[in-house]
Amino acid sequence: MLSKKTKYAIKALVALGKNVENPPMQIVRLAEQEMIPRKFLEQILLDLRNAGYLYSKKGAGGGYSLNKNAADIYLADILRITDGPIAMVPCASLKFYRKCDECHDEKTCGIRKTFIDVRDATLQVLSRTSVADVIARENTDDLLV
Amino acid sequence: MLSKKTKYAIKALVALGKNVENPPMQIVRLAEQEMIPRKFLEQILLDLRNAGYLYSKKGAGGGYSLNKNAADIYLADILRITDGPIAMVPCASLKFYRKCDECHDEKTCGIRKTFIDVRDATLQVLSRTSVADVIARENTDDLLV
DNA sequence: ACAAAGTCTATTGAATAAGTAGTCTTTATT
DNA sequence: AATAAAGACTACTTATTCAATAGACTTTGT
Repeated sequence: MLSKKTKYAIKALVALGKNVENPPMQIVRLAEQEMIPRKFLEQILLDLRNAGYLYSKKGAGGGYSLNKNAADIYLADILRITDGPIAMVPCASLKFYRKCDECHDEKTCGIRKTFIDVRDATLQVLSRTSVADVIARENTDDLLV
Repeated sequence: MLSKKTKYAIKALVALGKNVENPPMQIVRLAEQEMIPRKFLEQILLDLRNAGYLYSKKGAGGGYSLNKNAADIYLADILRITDGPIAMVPCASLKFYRKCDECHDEKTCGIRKTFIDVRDATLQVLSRTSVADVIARENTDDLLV
């Protein structure tokens, strides 16, 4: 499961992506609009800003805006900032590799191989889906579940 | 990330899958061999047994063995027993659906649609990979990372 | 000068995961 | 029948992580 932090991060990016024509958006407004606890959102935006995805301006008339084109912000990268590894086992992670404690021999581990496949399948989606894509899908009927 | 519980469950199933020609395996042996805390493993095996995947026998000479063919035990089903939902957001879950707290309108939610895609990609692997497949991959060179 | 923003770090509280303990039940063996 | 070797079941404890909160500081526009 995604942490709330990550979910909030995506929601914030989507909201800011829809706000590009307007002046920067204040944390308080964003928090209200997206139903996110204000101080928690504050930290999340900070992280995204420090990672280069957001631009912020202090003082009166300040606020947050995207620092990249929404089409260039991929969910995989956001998840990694807020949740860390995307793989389901540390030894299958591309960016946060760690040996599993109880692993006898990684080279022959069938579990690892399987979860590398899972990771690749997941990334196939997440590293190709941008904030712009998420926004674009909001008003289409492409999924009828 | 997979919980340790799930990882231990898979390891246990794999070990038991390799043990099918032999008499049932005792918890203690399995725990030692796979480096899993004994009492924790006990609970996990119980869950798998109650879900119909394992057969157990009490008393001297007792122990655990698979109750199905290793080729018919799919990882997706195991994950659901030990970790619950496979989807990354509750509203995208096939078997454990739950509405997201902060969701305005699920029908148009781009995040949901995206994570349904992720779920499908993940299941594409997990619901086709059996314990037998995991065992089979242990001694192949099909992945050179 | 002051108010309206964001910045940064620390702390608290709650939930969940991980592990432990102990008693009960079944079964094989002697 | 007694005993020992297993698993069954429930309750509890501890550790970790997540979520949220607090508060003092900095920048900037008017």
